[in-house]
Formats: sequence, C-alpha cells, structure tokens
Amino acid sequence: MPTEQEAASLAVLKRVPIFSNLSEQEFAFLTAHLLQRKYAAGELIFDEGDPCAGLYVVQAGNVRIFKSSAGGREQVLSIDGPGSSIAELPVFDGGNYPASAQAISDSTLLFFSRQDFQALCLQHPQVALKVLRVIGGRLRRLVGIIEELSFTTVRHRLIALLVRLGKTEGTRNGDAITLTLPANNTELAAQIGTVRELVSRNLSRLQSEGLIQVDNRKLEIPSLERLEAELQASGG
Amino acid sequence: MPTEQEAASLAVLKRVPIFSNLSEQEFAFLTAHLLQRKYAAGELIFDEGDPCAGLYVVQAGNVRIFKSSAGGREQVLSIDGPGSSIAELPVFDGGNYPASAQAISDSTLLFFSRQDFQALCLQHPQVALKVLRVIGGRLRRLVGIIEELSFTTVRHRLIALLVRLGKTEGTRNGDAITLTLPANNTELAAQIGTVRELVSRNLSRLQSEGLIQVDNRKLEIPSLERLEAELQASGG
DNA sequence: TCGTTCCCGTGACAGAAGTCATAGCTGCTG
DNA sequence: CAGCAGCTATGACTTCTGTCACGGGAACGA
Repeated sequence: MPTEQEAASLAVLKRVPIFSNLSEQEFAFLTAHLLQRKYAAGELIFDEGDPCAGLYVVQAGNVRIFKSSAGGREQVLSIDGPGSSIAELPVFDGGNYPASAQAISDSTLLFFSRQDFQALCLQHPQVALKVLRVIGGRLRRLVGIIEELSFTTVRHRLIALLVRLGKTEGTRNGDAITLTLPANNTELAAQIGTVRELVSRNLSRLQSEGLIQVDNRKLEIPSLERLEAELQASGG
Repeated sequence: MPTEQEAASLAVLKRVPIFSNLSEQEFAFLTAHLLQRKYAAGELIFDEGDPCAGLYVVQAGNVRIFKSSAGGREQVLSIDGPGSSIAELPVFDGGNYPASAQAISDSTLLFFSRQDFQALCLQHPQVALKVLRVIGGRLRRLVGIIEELSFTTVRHRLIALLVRLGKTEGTRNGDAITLTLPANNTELAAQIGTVRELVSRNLSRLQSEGLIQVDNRKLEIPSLERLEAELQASGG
C-alpha cells in the first residue's frame, strides 16, 4: 500500500510530459527509484559546473535556472513549476550542469539518478522521444532569449515581459488587466538581462507614458493592445 | 553495387556522431532513404518559421544557422561543417524551424524526412540517446552565447572569437599565430551579436594596443596569452 | 520605539553601442 | 581604362546601458 507521500509523487509524475503514457508498471519502477528532496526558498539545488548527478521533476514550488557572472549579475534562463522536469539534458551528454538551479519558493523535487533514467530510456524509446520533444521547447526558449538580447533594447524586453505576465497571470478588469509583479526589480532584471536600476527607470517611463500604472508592486495595464504595439516601436 | 555517390554519402554517414555504431544493415536503411541536395554558396537551406520537413547532415561545405532581425541584422547561432547534423531538434517537437540555415560555401547535404528518422529512432533507442548527447552540446553553446551577450561587451566577444580562431585555424610562427580571417566584418559581427562598424573599430583598437596585427584580412596574434589575458580585463 | 535590513526610485555620470555619412581601396568586367 | 560593386575605415553624433551614490519607505525584531 502506497504511503501518502508516494501517492502524491505519483500524481505529479503522471502530469510530467516526458512520462506521459507510461504503464502502471513503469510508474511503479519510477516511484521505486525516485528520491524526494525538499528545498527552502532561495536554496541552491545545483550549481553551474557541478557534475550532473541526475534529473529532477518539480513536485511543488518553483525553480529558477540561471547563469551568474563574475560581477554578481544573473541571467535567468527558465522558470519551472510543478510537473516540469529540469536538467534533462546534461543527464545524457555526460557533462556538468551548464547553469545553476535555485528554489524560488519552498519546493519539493523528485530526483532520479542518471543511471535509472538512462535505463528507462533504453527500455522505453518513447520516453527518449518525449524528452527530445520537451528539450525542443527549451531550445526554442533559449533561441528566443538570444534573439531578444541580440536585437532589442531593455525597454523592449521589459514590455515583452509585462505582456507575457499580463496574458498568463493577469486578471481582466473591464478593458484593463491587473496583476501583482511576481518578483522584485533585481529579479525582473535578471530575467531580461539587465540591472535593477534600468527596470525601475523603464517602469517609471512606461507609467509616465500612460502605458502602465504601478503602485506598490500592483501593476495595471490599461490596454494590452497599446502596450503590445510598443514592441514594434522599440525595435523588434 | 553502390554508385560512387552512394559510397561518398556512406563515408560521411559513418562519421556522423548520431549514427556512430550502427550496423551495416542500418546504414543501408539510411542510404536507401536519404536524399542528396546541393546548395550554392549563399543559398538558403531553410528559413526560420518553415515547417520542419526533416533533418540534414552536412556532407561537404559549411552551413551557418542564424536568426535575423526586422532591421536586417543577423545573429549566428552555429556554424556546422562535414559530419554535423543540423535541425535534429525540430524534427521531434513538431514545431517549425526556429532559425534559418544557409550554405556558406558550395555545399552538399544529406536529407532525411521526419518520418524516416523517427522510425529509425524508435527501432534503435541508441540513436535517440546519441541525438540527445549531440543536442546537449548544442544547448551548451546556446547558453554560452546568452552568457556572452548578457554579461560581456563587444570587445570581449571579439577577443574571444579571435582567440578561438587562433586556436583552431591559426598556424604557429615562432611565438606568434597567423591566420586569415574567415569572413568579412559583417559576418564576424553577426557571429558576436553586433554590427560591422564596431568590429572594424575594435579591430583597429586592438591593433593600436599591439595585441593584434591586421593587414588585408591577414591576422597576426603576437601573443595568444596576452590576448587571452584581456578577456579578464574587459569584464568576464 | 529605535535600529537594521531590504528594496525602491532617481540624479549624475562615464562608457558602450549603434547609426549615418563619407572617403578610399580592391577587384572585376565590359 | 572607366565604371561599378563590395568591403573597409573612420569621424560625428545620439541613444542606451550600466555604475555609483544617495534618500526614503516598509517590514521586522530587539
């Protein structure tokens, strides 16, 4: 009889894209081989350059994947929530983790060792194909980041971020969209590849232009269309 | 009896990492299903946004993968020579090509349709794992580009490029290293995410600092060590 | 209530990046 | 040889980016 903890893990595993359509037996194999690990908010899960021990699946909480510079700046590559797998890739190419991972909030992760996971892939070619599909999305996101960094300004990237947030986290309020900024300016800066001060300044400027309204981390976007139109204007 | 063309294709296939260790039978399957295509220098192989038809292997020549901006600038993501596979990824995730591919020199490519390649992966899980390994390297390169764009200056990226070229293409000449710049300034700019003029200016400046000597596309690096030391200085 | 800590907003500034215009070089072709 | 196309080099200029320094507000704990 499964413990409560095992039942919770299983429920998450069934939501993970790379494990979809496995049989009950195969899930049993997974639950038997996984390790549940808990991390406090802010805690490092692995560090860039560490040898790759295995693959993680987020059960609860949120995780950020990021690079850090010598000067102390950070660049976020991806933020993953429940059901996402992370570090699928270095598991296969034998190299070290190319970036660091850190719990944003208190988080629970499921860990599979490289050996177990590779064995699963060899027995179930479908899993490998699913992994490839997931990694496809990841690669597209990275290419998108490169495109933004290479071609656009901080203003453009900030607007793009706000539009994305508006679409995913915002609540409609007549014509307007309201949301709470999900992080402080330093973190927003890390997500768009700049520094705290420029986020602050650009938010002020957008507000003075009437494109947004900010008050104590509450953001209002009077017209998503008008904000999105600015993307063209600021060199996309 | 294989034609001369088939023999040449086969020789290349055996060098391709994702096909290493296949049996003769499996190579026969591949050669039976591939299409050989030729491209003139500068010709487009596929365009960003095109639906993904299949995977390519470079038999001869060189291919650049790049993103282009509305303003006409380009950012090179990767340059691949004989034996490299390209577009392994979109084959799997069903999406469109995330970037464009173009022949640098007159090139010969081998093409596999998505169907044929996926069939091969299902029958031979090892191939899927090899693909994952190759993609691992690709992803690392992309993360490296993001890191450079996000944290470093044009000067830094140019020096890094020269150092790389010096190590791979240079010929030793006593203490110094000599090489011919492999492309014009516009292309070098696309590789480091900037514009023609800044490449020109920075090359001039490096020359005036005695770190390099350029004359009509011939580059001399008196001391690779000294050049590399500049990487620290210009904010790594 | 008073520090301490964290975060935000801003002004001032320096340096980097990008645009535009111009002049000169090279090599090819008719 | 003249003319053209493509590339390089460079000056002048604008805008963007990042750094430093400072003041002030909110939250928390002693």
